[in-house]
Amino acid sequence: MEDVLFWADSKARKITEREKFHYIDKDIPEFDKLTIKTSASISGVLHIGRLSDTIRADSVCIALQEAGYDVELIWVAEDMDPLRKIPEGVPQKFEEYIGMPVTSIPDPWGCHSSYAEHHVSPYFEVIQEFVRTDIKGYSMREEYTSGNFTHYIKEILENQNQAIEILNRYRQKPIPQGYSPFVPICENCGKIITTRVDKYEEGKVYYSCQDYKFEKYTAKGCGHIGIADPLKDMGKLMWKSEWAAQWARWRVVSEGAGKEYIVPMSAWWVNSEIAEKILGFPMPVPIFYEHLMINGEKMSASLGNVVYPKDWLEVAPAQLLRFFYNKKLMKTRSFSWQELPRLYDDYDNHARVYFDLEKVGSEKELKHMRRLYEISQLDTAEKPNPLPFSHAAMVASVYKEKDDIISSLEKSGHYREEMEEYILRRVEYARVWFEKYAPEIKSFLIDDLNEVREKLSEEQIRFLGKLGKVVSSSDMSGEELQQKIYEIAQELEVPLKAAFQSIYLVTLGKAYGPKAGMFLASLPRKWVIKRLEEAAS
RNA sequence: GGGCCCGUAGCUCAGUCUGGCUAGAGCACCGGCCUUUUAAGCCGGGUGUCGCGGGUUCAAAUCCCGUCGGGCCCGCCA
Repeated sequence: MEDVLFWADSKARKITEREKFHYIDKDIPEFDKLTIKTSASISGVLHIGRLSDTIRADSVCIALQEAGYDVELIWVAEDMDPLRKIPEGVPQKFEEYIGMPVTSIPDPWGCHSSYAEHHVSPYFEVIQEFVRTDIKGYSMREEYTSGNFTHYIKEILENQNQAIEILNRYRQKPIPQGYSPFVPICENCGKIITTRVDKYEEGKVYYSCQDYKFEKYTAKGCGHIGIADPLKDMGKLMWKSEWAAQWARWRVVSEGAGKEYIVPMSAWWVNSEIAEKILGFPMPVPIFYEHLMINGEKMSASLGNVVYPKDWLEVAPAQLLRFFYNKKLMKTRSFSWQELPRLYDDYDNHARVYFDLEKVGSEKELKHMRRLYEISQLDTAEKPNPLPFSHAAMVASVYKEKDDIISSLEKSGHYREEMEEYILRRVEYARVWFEKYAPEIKSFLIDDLNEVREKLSEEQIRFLGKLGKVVSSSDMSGEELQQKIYEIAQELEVPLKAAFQSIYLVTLGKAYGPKAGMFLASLPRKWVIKRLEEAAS
C-alpha cells in the first residue's frame, strides 16, 4: 500500500478503516455515504477564519471521493444561538435583543427576513466558491422547528441520569439539581439564554427568565416563570449534547474543530461519549486544526483586522486560500497582507513542481507538494503563472491601461499570450492588494534631506539640480519626466544608475523606488521642486 | 494541574509524521553586469551550535526521554 503523505488522505483512511467505536466495544456501522459536517455560529463574525473548517472538511471529502466513496458535505448554520454582542454597524437599540436566537431578531438593515438570514445567505453563497464539493445547507432553527431533533431530545432526556453522569466526569463541580439538557425559549420574551431551568419533572422543564451576563453585554430576563414541554415547545439542546445529536442526526463521520477541543475535558469528548453511549452513534473522526492568526493576532472585529471572504476574493483566488489552509493542519497559520506575495510565490512554486517544470529534493516532498497543489484546486489545475505577484504589484502601481501593462510584461518577459487572462487577472488582484493593503510599500517620503545628504555624490547633486530646474520650468507628465531623466543623465554624463538612485535617495531615503517619472509626477509638484533645489544647494 | 503548536541562515519559513546524498528556498545582504522594464532583470556568493542535554541507531533536524524559551487553550456560553 502506498504511503499516505497528505493529511487529508490520512484522515480519509482513518474514516474508512476504523472498526470500533471510541468509547465502547461496538462495531462501526455501514455508511452508504460519508457525511462530513462543517458549521458556523451566526452570533460571530463570518470571516475567512471560519472558512478554515469548511475548506479542510472539503479536502477530506475530496480525498474520500478519490478513494471511491460517496461523500456529502453539509454546512449547518448554528442559528439558534443567542445574540451575545452588538457588532459594529448594528444600532445600539439592538441591545434589547441580546440573548434572543439570531433567527428571531429583525434584520437591522431591513433587507432580509431576520438578523441571521442577513448574514447567512451571502455567506452560504460565498463559501461554495471556496470548495469543490457541493454543500448542502441546514439551519438549526429549522431543524428544531420541523421536529428533526425531537427524537434525540427524547433519547437524551430518557437517559438523563447517564447523561449527567458523563457530564459530571468532565467537570469539577457536579451538575446542580434540576438540570435539563434542553433549554426552552422563554414563551414570554423569546430569549433563550435567560431561561434558567429550576427543575425537570415528569417530562416538563420548569424555568424562570433571568438576566444572563455575557462578556460585555447582559441579556435581560423578563422574570417570567413558565413550564415547557421539550418535545413540543421551542427550545434547544445544550451545546454538550446538541453536538452529539447533530452527529447522530446527519450520521456525521468527520468534522473539523479548533485545537481548543483537543484538550481531554472539552465539549468534543463529552459529546462523543454521549453520542456513543446514549445515541449509539460513533464519534466522528476529528479534524483538529490551529486557528488563523492575522499579523500574529486573533482575527476579531474589536481588533479591526477582520478579513471577509469577499475581501479575499478581491486580492486572490479561492485556490490560494485553500492552499494556505491545506498546507498544514496543526500549525498556527499566521497571515498578514504583507506576506501575500510570498504566499503567491509558494503557490506558484508548487504549480511548477506539479507540472514538472521544477525539481525537488526528495521524492517524498515532491509527492506532498503535488498533492497539496492538486487538492487546493477547484477544478482543472491552474498552470503556473509566469508573473510573480510582487512584479504584478509593481506593474499595477505604474500602469493602468491594458496595453501598457502587456507591453511592459512583454519587455520583462513575463507575458504569455495563451495565458493573458490569468496574467492580467493577477495584475488586477495585485492592484487591489497594493492600494488597499500595502500602504507601507507605497513609500514613506523622508522629512529631512539631511538624513541622506552625505550619501549624495557631486555628480548626483549636479543631476538633481538640473532636474529641479526642468521640473520647475514646466508641468510634465510622468512619461515626459521619465524621458527627461534619461536625457539629463546623458547630457551631464551621469551614470543612469546613479541618477535614478539620487532621485530615490532624496525622496524615499532608499536607493531604489518605483518608476521614477511616474513617481515624481505623482508627488506634489511644489514639494518636488523644493526638495530638488535643496539637494542641489 | 493538564493539553496542543512553535524553536532550522539576518528575516519568513520548507524539510520532522515515514531517520538516509554535502541541511534547503524566498527575501535581505555582498560583488559584478544592464544608455529607455530602476520596488525590475541577469551572473556569482550560504552567512547554520537544526533551542539545550541525554538515549536508540551503521546513520538523528527527523524517533524516544528530559529540559529551557515563546504562543494558544482547558466553562453553567456556543
